[in-house]
Amino acid sequence: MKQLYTKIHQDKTTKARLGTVTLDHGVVQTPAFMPVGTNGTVKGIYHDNVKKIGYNLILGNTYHLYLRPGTEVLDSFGGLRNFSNWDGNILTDSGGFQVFSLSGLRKIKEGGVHFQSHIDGSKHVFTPKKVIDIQKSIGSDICMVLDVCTPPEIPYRAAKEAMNTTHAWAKTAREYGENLEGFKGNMFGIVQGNFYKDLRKESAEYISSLDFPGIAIGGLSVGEEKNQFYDYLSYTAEYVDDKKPRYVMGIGSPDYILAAVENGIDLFDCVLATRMARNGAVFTDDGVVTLKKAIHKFDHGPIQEGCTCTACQKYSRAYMHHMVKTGEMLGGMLATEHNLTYLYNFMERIREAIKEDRFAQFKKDYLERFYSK
RNA sequence: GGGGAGGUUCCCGAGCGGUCAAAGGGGCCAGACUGUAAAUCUGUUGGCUACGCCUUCGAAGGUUCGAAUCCUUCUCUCCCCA
Repeated sequence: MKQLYTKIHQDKTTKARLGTVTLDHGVVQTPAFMPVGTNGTVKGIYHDNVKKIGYNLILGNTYHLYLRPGTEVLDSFGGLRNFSNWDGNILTDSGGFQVFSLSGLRKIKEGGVHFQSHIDGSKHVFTPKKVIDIQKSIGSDICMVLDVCTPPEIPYRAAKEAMNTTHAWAKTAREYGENLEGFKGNMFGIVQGNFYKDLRKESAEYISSLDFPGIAIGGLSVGEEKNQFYDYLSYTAEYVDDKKPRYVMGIGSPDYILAAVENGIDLFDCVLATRMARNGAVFTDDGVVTLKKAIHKFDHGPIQEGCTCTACQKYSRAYMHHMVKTGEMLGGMLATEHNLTYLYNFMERIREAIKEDRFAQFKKDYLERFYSK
């Protein structure tokens, strides 16, 4: 098995680390944020522009792409990269998150998850092996193992059962992928364990023992309190193999990203930036700005001074306000480009800070300003 | 000039004697959004010395225990005919 992760520099005062993840379609500088493109498109922005910003690893989703357009279409195009005209790397989530988000439409059985399609109600079974097959059709560079993502405040027994199922499926998928002909994806295992420390530790150790090319921490940022997130993030990260790329699934606000980086996490993805953008909210160094507010009506300035995105280069806050208020598509598109540009630059600043051993100070200064208003 | 329809809280628009500060939609304002069933969702939207009171349904009078709802006059808008 080839080593995906190369460490370039270890921050002196925190666990933050600078490195690269080498994949078939380009090298990813880490820590890195990955935009989410569930349906084969990062919503509201051209793939070309995602690439132009600097991203070369984005997400797709197994559950959604399996339902539409389906593996036959993907196979006929030779994978999602051709189909969607994206030449960078793709990581696909397994459908494990849909176990959580579509909990009313599925049943977990021993062999896999029985989903009722949210589109037409038709029934589909996702097994750990089938999910790998689908991701093979998608042509993912990083494939996630099918897991059982659970919400906070479930009983210990339920949490343990979900974890055990996740573990069994991880083992099955690992062995299956190892022998699957023509399978080039790098498979990542996912740590679960809900909000129980002994389970988290057990899960991190078990998943690490399966020797996946990379390891993800799942089941966080599912509605728990901030402090609980921080607590379980740092606790879990302790037990995850540090020779591999480490990925915390589903986080994307600057404070969560900083916390993840501080704990030695290399990758994270999130819909927050793109979704907030479509809802008219944008990231700035001074916090989140809600563009629909009337205070921007006459504001000739850019969203963020110095930002290189189209919105900041060519338009005023007043115009963005107008786009959002009138519900014009362009508003969401420009805001999406802004948020993704902002996060990309944010990650560059983080990497720079790690390189110069001043990550802790950077985090402190950044958050102080971000939450000052 | 003759005939008809109508003026409702920021806008459109329901209500046609009490359960109406008045449905619904829009707008406005506020909040949420974290491995995307989300370019979505939620809340608020007359005033106050607030579990009660005051003002409000074109205007002024009137009927009634009680009116946005009924009657009279006035006024304005729209449509048709001359």
